[in-house]
Amino acid sequence: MRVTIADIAKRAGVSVNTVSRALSGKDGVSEETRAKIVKIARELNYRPNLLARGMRQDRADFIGVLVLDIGNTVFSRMIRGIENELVGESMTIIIGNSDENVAKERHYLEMMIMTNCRGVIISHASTEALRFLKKEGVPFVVLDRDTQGFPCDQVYVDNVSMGYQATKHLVDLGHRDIIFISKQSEVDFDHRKRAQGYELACGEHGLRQRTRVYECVDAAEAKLLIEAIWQEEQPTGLVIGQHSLAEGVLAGLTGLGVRIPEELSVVIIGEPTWASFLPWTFTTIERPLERIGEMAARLLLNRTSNKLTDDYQRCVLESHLVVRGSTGPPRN
Amino acid sequence: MRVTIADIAKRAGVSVNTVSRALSGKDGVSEETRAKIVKIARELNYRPNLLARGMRQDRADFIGVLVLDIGNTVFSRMIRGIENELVGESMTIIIGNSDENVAKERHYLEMMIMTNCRGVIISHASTEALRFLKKEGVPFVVLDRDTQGFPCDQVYVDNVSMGYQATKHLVDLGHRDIIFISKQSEVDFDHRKRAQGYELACGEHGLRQRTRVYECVDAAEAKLLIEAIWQEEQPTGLVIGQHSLAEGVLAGLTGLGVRIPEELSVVIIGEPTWASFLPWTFTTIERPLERIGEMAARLLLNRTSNKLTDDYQRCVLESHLVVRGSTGPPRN
DNA sequence: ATGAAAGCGCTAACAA
DNA sequence: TTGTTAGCGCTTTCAT
Repeated sequence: MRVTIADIAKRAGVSVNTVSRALSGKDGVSEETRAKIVKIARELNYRPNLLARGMRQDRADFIGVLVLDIGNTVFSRMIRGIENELVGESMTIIIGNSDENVAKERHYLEMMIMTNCRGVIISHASTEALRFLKKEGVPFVVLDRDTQGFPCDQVYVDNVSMGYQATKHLVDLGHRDIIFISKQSEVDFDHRKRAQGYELACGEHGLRQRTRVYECVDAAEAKLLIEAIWQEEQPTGLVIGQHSLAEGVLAGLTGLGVRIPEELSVVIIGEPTWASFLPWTFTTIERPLERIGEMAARLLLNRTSNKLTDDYQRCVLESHLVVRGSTGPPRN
Repeated sequence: MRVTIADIAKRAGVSVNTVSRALSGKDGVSEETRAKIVKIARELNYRPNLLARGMRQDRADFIGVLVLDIGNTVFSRMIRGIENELVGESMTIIIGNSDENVAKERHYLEMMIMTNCRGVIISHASTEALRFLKKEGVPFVVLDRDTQGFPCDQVYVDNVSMGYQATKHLVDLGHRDIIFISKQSEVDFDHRKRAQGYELACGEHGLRQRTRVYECVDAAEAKLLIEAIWQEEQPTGLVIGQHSLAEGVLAGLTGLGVRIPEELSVVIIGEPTWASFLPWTFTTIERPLERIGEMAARLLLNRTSNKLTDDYQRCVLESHLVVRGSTGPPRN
């Protein structure tokens, strides 16, 4: 059997109460008894039972983290940030993976509630999840997503700015004919915002009539799309709104024999790991992923400690332009 | 306050015991009372308190997962596999990130023990961690690592085979002058094994005197290394033992203007996400990462349910060769 | 400064 | 089949 405070109490000749107070750093214990107790605890290799403590206090030092796809670098880097912030607080992270599946998402939320966790950091698959958390009174922070009016704590990156920065970079290089390839999605407004940023930059530079946003659902469709587009028109600049689409677009461009950046400058919004070092490197707009995770953890800790109610915290981080080899002046 | 079985008992006019039995599917409850209780539980939106249950049963449905770097795709994909296997078992995953830091590793192990978790799946930073787990009597499975004689459950990929397959592929293409760039590490025997596989393949084909293994610690050093090597000699084939080194090696080769695969065929051992679709694609030897995670979870469940003691389970998975554009016949 | 005792929600042993 | 009761390990009143 594991060592309990009762064992320590017996050995020290004091009550369990005293042991509890001594070990949890409360006062009301003389320094000498505390020292004695701490010493014995160490000797016996005592480890507190987090379940017992959590039950008694009606809340455990657990934080739930629920993401759309744990296998995706974007999320795992954010989780890294969360972990980095929480490790010092002795919080235990409970992980959930929704796979963008509403039923799985709900399953994990139930689990997290059942463990009496302090709060949840979530990249939600459905707004229903957020409503549920609010209804259940679980503190939560939304990760990397502007909830579009749903009032809650949230950390995200300014998507309009991402689209804007990408486009502005091309404009500054002299491009006047720039298209945007966007991911189609009903639930996710982020892509729309990136496209808005693109339109904004175009508008500011008198390119309104040369503004085209194309939509597709995945990389495979993106490949067909760029092939079709190139048939019709040959812009000098291209902004890809989502790095997961990039692979299809690039495959298409390669097939067409389009040279980058000589014939076409390309900016990718997102963080493809391969962008940085390949012979053919890409200019990107990147999010500070670890930072997003850290901030989300911080906001959650704020909320759980301060018991705030309606004054939601919103943290908007900036993306940054990383210029590499896929952009240059327009052809001729 | 949350709904407890006492609330349900009162409402149903039965004892807490009956409620407990009814809800946990034990027999000794008539079907009609069970139905009534289940109905009430649902109405009241009852959720069992996992902490209370865990404490009473002296073990909770938690599984600890401790990896070297949660932000790394390799680990997050394995975690994805673990999650996939455990979600059906209603296990809760507690995540830990050691950053290859022994102190952090120990910290998380302590945490996991304190939550009475069922067992741990670990990619360890130190053998000390394994000794600790064994000493504490915590069931565990080592993830993606041959523990080199340390007796425990483990899932890993045959590293010798990885090196062998990579080299054999080049030999089959006609290469007779192949070098190997390896990652230097005292704790990790995997790299050494990959190099052994390389040597084995060379030996089998009479290339023993043309066998050279170069070592470096990271990508930056790898870049310098390949530059120095190319100064001295120009092999026709190159095996990169670790995909994280590839970025440096490729940067170096690009700088030197070496054409791939015309002048040099390259095989990368590992799973760089960018390998598959870029204009310049790479032949790789890949591990079934999700599968590794799934198997590890499965082994752990086996162990925790069967209470085996010394007959350790070892699961060796096969890597596979993915031929892409970076390999071809040797020059001239 | 310290101790006694209650109780968090649940399960399991024992009774009825 | 169902109820009573003890107790998991801890924290927290309330006494002393």
